[in-house]
Amino acid sequence: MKNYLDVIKKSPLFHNIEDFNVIPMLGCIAGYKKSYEKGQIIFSEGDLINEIGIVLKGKVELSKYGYNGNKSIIVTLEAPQMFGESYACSEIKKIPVDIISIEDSEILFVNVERILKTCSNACSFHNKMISNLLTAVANKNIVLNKKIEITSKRTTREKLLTYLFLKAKEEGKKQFTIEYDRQSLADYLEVDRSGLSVEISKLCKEGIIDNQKNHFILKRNIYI
Amino acid sequence: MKNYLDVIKKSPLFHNIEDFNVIPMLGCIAGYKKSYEKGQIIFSEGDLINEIGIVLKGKVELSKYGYNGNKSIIVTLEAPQMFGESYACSEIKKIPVDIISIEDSEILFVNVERILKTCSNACSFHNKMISNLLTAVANKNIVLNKKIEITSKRTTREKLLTYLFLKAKEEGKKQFTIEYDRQSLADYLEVDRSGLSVEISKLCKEGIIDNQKNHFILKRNIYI
DNA sequence: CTCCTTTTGTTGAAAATTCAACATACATTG
DNA sequence: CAATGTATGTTGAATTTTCAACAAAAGGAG
Repeated sequence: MKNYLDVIKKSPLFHNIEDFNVIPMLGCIAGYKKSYEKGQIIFSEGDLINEIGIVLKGKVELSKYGYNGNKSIIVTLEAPQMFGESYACSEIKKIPVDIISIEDSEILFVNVERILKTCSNACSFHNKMISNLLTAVANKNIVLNKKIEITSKRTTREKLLTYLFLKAKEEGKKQFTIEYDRQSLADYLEVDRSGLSVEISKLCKEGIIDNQKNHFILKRNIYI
Repeated sequence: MKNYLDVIKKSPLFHNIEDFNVIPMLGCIAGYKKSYEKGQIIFSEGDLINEIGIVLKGKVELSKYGYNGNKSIIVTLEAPQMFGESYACSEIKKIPVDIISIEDSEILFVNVERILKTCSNACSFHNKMISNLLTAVANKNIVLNKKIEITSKRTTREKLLTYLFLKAKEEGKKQFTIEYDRQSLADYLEVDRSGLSVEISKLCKEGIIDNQKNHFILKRNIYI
């Protein structure tokens, strides 16, 4: 079985851990690999998890059933992304989603308690991994906070302007290119695509923004 | 100056740390107290923070200005709640909010790097605090995820049903009391209060739920 | 360049939300 | 228990979103 060291090194959990420390580290935290066939269930909704999964090969899908029994796909992950960290680290270890391998996949599992318990040999990279884990969870936190700030606005126009305003602030300029096409932006803002197009046109006509495809310019009435 | 040990002990960061360890712990992580008068600014938007603030006395307000220059209050915190942890722990240390003392307050600051760097005397409670911090950030993550799952639905009815469905699942029963009054629930769901009342009435008439004030019963068509 | 596909913009009708105003129920207190 | 204030329910009008269908533009392949 391939050891996937190259992939593991790219995972946020192993960020800034020197190559030659990765193998000892894995031993130290008792990480283990597991293979899943296409369609195989990795975790079912309601499972209690103490382990973080890192996708080494293949693809996994997080999905969930709503009150009406409809399944919705939340996200698809590939190497070297990880899943389960929020739940494994929280007090509520019950995961609220199904996690399914949608391709033949290899997953690396690492136990959170083993990460947190500094090992007997007090390895320096152990502390680095704890800090990486905390950073990863905190980063996600910020992403979610931002999304809530934007989508909690009531109209398409307000959502869009809030999004553009925050983007401009991040970039530090009133002119920037976004990473979404129209449909993805509509999905992110939780609005209708055609309604979004209408709103962008309006803002352009009103002279508040300029827009060419993914490139936006904030012209006035926006306080950065 | 009061030492506020009783408050500190209640903070999530000091959860399960024995009383007699709190003082040594504070020394170990170089925690320090600071007083703020009513109206005084604790952090301004854009400040880089490396410290978590724990409210020991008084009240602090997190607020922010939108694209239109309007100020909106995000949350008010009192003892023993903490703030800044997501930013102090993340890669983006710039806080996006103003944090203001709205009463005469006392704040305990602890440096995240000092928490993460296991101290020379390798105190056992140090590890506990790291784990507490991680748990706190991960818990918030779950709260935010849930809120997004609910508010990303497009109609008041879907938001409400998703909320009730998740609540029922958490409680493990189809009958439960919620912690919100109508206005707070509307705020949480990001919908209009009167529209929410209309929807609750409809669902009752349709025989899908029963409701008396804060008490809800899911009757059918809800898959838990 | 042309054909074909994908993305984006536009339109109008239907559905849903918001808003303001008022009615009713509930709770508190003097 | 009357009076007052707060919370909740109801209504209709105005605004906004969604939805479906189509038009226009952009991009790629041959």
